[in-house]
Amino acid sequence: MTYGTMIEALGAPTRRAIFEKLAEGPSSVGALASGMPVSRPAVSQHLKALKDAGLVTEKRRGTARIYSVDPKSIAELRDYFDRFWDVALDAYKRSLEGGDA
Amino acid sequence: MTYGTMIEALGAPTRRAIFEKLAEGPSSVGALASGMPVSRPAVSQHLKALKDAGLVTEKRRGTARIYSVDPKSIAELRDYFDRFWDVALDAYKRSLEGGDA
DNA sequence: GAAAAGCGTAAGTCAAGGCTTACGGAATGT
DNA sequence: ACATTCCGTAAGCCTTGACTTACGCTTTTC
Repeated sequence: MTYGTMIEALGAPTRRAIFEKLAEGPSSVGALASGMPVSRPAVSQHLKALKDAGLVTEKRRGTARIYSVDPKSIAELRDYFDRFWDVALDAYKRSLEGGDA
Repeated sequence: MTYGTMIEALGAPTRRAIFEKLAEGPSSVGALASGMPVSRPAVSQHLKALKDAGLVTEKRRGTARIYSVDPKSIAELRDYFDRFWDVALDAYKRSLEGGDA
């Protein structure tokens, strides 16, 4: 059920933007913030949320903190929508065949 | 870029719950609401949001309105995370190979 | 050890939005 | 024509949360 937390985390546009930037490669907080219309603390708070949701990981290098997306989390989301696709498509077919009136 | 609207719509837990119920088969508003801890108007408002996001479709039968998930929308979300998976995994590999220090 | 770099956190503000109750409107039944 | 069913919308409340500024901590550098 952890995909729920992930989707909620990605529901906020700014946070999803940060996540998509991170997908292109690991980055420090300052580097991320410099390319965004919000302050660095805001980015820091979003990164905490993404980390709590299991979407990103953090490692330290000097005084900097390098964030990276966790590939496993993306796989989990992908699998979720894969299963969803199966269920919905099955229900869709049944509804066309007149499973209900 | 329409997947953004979809993810934002699914970011709200109650709305995602409605969407997941609908995935099991088409349903009327009242039937959906009777199985949920929120009022019928609340469900109605969420359905409007889901419809605006292109996640569900509506058809009328008598006085009732039957909502169904749109399979195409799920495919779009699935494809989004598929692409995401490719990009992120590639970046992940590069980061391991020492593309940066 | 003092300064600088790079962040996280606390506190406070403010708009967004999720929920409720009340109401009105279209479609069916009698 | 009237009542009923089933639903969308309006208005309002109130919490959530995204954002800012201010501050303090840790790590490196000189």
